[in-house]
Amino acid sequence: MTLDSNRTATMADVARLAGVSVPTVSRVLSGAARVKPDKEARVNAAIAELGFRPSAAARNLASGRSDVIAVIAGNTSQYGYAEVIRGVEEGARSEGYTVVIAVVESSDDTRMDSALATALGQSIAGVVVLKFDPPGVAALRQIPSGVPVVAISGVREAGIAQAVLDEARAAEELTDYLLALGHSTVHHVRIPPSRREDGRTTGWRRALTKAGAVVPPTQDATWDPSSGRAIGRELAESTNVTAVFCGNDEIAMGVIRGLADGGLRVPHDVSVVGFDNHPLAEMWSPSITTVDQDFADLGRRGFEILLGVIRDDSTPRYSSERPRLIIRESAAAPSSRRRAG
Amino acid sequence: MTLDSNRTATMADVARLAGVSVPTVSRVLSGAARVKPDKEARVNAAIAELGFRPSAAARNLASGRSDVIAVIAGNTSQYGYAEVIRGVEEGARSEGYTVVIAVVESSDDTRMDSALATALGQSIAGVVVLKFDPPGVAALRQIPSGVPVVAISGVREAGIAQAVLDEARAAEELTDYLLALGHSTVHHVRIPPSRREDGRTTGWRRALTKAGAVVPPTQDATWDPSSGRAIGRELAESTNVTAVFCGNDEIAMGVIRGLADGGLRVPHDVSVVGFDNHPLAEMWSPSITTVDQDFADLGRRGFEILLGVIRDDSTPRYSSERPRLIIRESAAAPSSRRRAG
DNA sequence: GTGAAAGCGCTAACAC
DNA sequence: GTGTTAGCGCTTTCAC
Repeated sequence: MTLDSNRTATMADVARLAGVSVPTVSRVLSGAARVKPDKEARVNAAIAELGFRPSAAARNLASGRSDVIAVIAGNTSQYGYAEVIRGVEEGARSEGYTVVIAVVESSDDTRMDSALATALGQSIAGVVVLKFDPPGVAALRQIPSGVPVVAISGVREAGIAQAVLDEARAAEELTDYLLALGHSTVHHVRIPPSRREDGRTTGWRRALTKAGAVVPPTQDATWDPSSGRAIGRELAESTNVTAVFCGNDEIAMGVIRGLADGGLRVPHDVSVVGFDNHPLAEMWSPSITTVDQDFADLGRRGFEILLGVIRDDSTPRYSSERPRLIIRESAAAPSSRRRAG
Repeated sequence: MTLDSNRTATMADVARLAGVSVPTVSRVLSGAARVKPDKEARVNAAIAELGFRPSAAARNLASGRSDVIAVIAGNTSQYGYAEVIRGVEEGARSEGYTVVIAVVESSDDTRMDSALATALGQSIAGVVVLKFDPPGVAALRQIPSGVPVVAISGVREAGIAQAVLDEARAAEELTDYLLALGHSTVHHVRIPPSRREDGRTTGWRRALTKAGAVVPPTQDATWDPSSGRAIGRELAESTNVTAVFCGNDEIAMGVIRGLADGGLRVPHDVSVVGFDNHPLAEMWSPSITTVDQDFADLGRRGFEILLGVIRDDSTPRYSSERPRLIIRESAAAPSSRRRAG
């Protein structure tokens, strides 16, 4: 027996039906103060009968608080991004927060991306920025001060709360491994962004420099694995390539396919390694040597940190995890074939 | 020269600085009514100076409208889901809407999922439900009536606005193709959900029945490709399997790997086909015969339809697209080896 | 065109 | 414990 069944019930309707005042209903809902059991029961009954759901807008406006957090990302469907977002969402959900996603495209520091602006208008409790690419970096700069924010990325940076995966360290280890196998140097296929150097590239360069190996020019792939295939074909032409470190596993798969197109076998003729430990990396033939990145956990840690910032408690504002090397079949000692080529 | 730099500027601050009334500022922002050019300029200047951003909460409360749409999904990081979400987000963004994501886990029809409840509390303009699995189906049933909603799925259903990809039709075509190659029947590895029959399974069964072929029992995989690998190993044991239709490409990759573990080559010994045209399907060796599903476009169409429902205009409330067959290397005519097995 | 006044649905003091 | 009184920051009549 709802009243005006077209309108959704308000707290005043509930109060009337339960024979109490509006604040009492609010108290029952929030648990902020104790309410006599019988009233509480009547209120709950009224809520159920009317199908009442509180208006988040009104709540935010009155309290100044919000249970929405925004995730700002330059990308949502790539494996790593999707997993990070999933981790943030899981953390948020378990604490009763809702997640809004804003996909930013512009790398322009001076003009705020419209998606960002819209999302930021939503009375938000805090922001998680996926700072893996230029749009993410630009977005981070544009978050108004005063808004709780945490950055998630692969490289540490001062002055901001963040959860990171130490990609440089892992990339260095991976390159070291290839060098230890006997390769005289390692080629590198980068994933976007191409603007600044990412942790993966930095670690690769560091390992080569440390070993006194030549640092070959890098190649840039897009997110599309077929760009890796094209690069693989090119790589197959040059006779001095014996080991290739790809910015992620999907590109590695493309590169391996491109190498195969050029008649080269992995790891017999060329070793290829990836990054991320994509679920398919193990299914590939040959299975791909890579580095395991727990992206979902990264997202979860990012949310925890954000929660600390929001609550202003003493939770640490920084969390770093080192990805671990996963040795599989796609890398081996160099064969003589290539050196003879 | 902001006032209280700790507080974010309100419309009243802007009005004061510009020497106009609050409603005038509102008019400038919304364009709802014409404002004298000089006042408009002063208002815009004040907005810029104060860095004013309107409060969405207050706007919603006062107007009853909202520029947030909710996407309800049982999953966010699987390729297909992630792409659909990306499509919805793109459509939403281009129309100035923000997207909130609610991940539902429960398949219980009687109790509303808490994530759903939180998201629905957000004064939402409409809801897009990804109805590909039991949690999605359950969520759809729990959306309060009166809320604009569109379902996105692989199977048509009456009485609701929806965007679909005709998966049954495509699966039938794919199975027909395998049969035409000379296979006496086709085995099927299903993706979740296992509860009800999905379009892919329906189409497969239809094709077999139509051809008078035996309908072998199905096997159930999880979203993890390694579950496909385990099934592939089992399949390698039985000598009467010559063709396998997998619920998606990732499972197909796992199955191919499992078959290889069992010493069987694809397509020489067994033909394997997938579904979705995952970006890696083409990179795989052998490249995978599959069906192309334009998920991002599906998401975009879903949003368009939702927009029509929200605006209550005459946009069609249903949109269907048929995925198209992509013939590659992983399926071929059966060899004598297996039949002799 | 523009301002004054009212009110969206809630929470936050404050009395009692 | 519980009700009363004020707003939160906007949009919306409605006069002028």
